[in-house]
Amino acid sequence: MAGVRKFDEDAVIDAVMRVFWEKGYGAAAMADLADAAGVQRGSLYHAYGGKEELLLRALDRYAERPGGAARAALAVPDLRRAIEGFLDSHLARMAEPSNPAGCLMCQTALECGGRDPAPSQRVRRQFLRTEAALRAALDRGRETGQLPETEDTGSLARFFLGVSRGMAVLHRAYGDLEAARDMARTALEALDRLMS
Amino acid sequence: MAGVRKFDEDAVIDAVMRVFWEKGYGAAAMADLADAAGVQRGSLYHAYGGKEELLLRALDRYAERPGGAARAALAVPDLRRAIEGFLDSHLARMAEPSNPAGCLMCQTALECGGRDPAPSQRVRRQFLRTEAALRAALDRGRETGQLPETEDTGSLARFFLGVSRGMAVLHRAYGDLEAARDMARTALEALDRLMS
DNA sequence: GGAATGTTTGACACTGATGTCAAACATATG
DNA sequence: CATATGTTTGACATCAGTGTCAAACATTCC
Repeated sequence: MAGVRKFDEDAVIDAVMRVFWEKGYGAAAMADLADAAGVQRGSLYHAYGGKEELLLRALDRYAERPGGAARAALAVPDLRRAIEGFLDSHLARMAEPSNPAGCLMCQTALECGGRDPAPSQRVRRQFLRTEAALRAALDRGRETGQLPETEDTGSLARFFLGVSRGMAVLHRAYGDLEAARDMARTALEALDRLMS
Repeated sequence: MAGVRKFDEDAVIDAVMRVFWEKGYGAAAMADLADAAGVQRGSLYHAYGGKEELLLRALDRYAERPGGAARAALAVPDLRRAIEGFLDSHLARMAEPSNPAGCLMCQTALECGGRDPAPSQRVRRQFLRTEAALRAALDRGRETGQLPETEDTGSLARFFLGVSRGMAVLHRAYGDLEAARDMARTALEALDRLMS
């Protein structure tokens, strides 16, 4: 292999992800992405083909790096702690000052709506993955007697997924964490009442 | 007054609102707005000045017409019915096939993030207004003994606001109402446990 | 060292959107 | 009817963003 790529692909995708996260898909120009990545615009086209492919990679990356923490938290055996960790990981991401406000997945979900099929599908897949992780945790909790047999873990999983999404909206809309924190706390109290 | 406006301002703002709702602020071109409104592009500039002003009017309109139903539901004295009506009014809006998916306020909140101050502020104000209506209903419920004295109605109000926002995200992301319905149902069950 | 391979670079053409304007137009009022 | 007032219309200049390309370049392998 001669003519080897100069830039660090990981760093490029990371920078690109942050720009999409900050400005949104449409408002992020290729020039912005290239600037943030410290790379020539043409190089991005050459290496990735275009903006959509970059978004897809950014989404995958987002699902790994901030997203992985949320799924990891759900692996804890204690159900109450698992859900708390899940919500806290979202709060922690939002509290990190170097991160843009909100959530790349939510923003992409709303912006690309039904229009751009590929990003929409990627986001949907990711939501379903989180839903499944939540449900697995809830199922485990039900099996171990932490949750009554009668509870519908599918509904509950969607509920907590939705709560995390609502938190992201409130964070971006209000610019602070107050409301998101309140929301997480209230949702956890609801879980407590459900478990006891 | 001579040289009187030919078009129905109400119908224009309504059409414009739907385009913003469907495509988002950035992706909606003035040509799209003019087409949908059945008006010349120049007329829109002449009458409203530009795209941002049109968005602000669309947001105000949205706050009135789909938004009014939610606030009206909260006026019901029975707390459980009030919250149920609130969430149902969101579900009804999403179920209406002639409406775009999701929620214009949420989409604008995320897209305009911290960048465009005027639309952001308008959305924030509207969120606060809904929060206040929720809180008023909860306070009334607490005064009439439907809710324990110990409950923090401010947190609960933010919680239900966030739930309605999460529902909108799930609706737009999944393209159907299943998850949003589950979320509403679960949130109501949580309220039931809180009230009893 | 020299060829081969793939990357970087800057320039280019093109498209789509914005915002402005003067002229044409319609209507209410005197 | 004439005038004043404000609206509609289509054309225009301008700008920003996209995507492409050929030439220059760097590196590996023979």
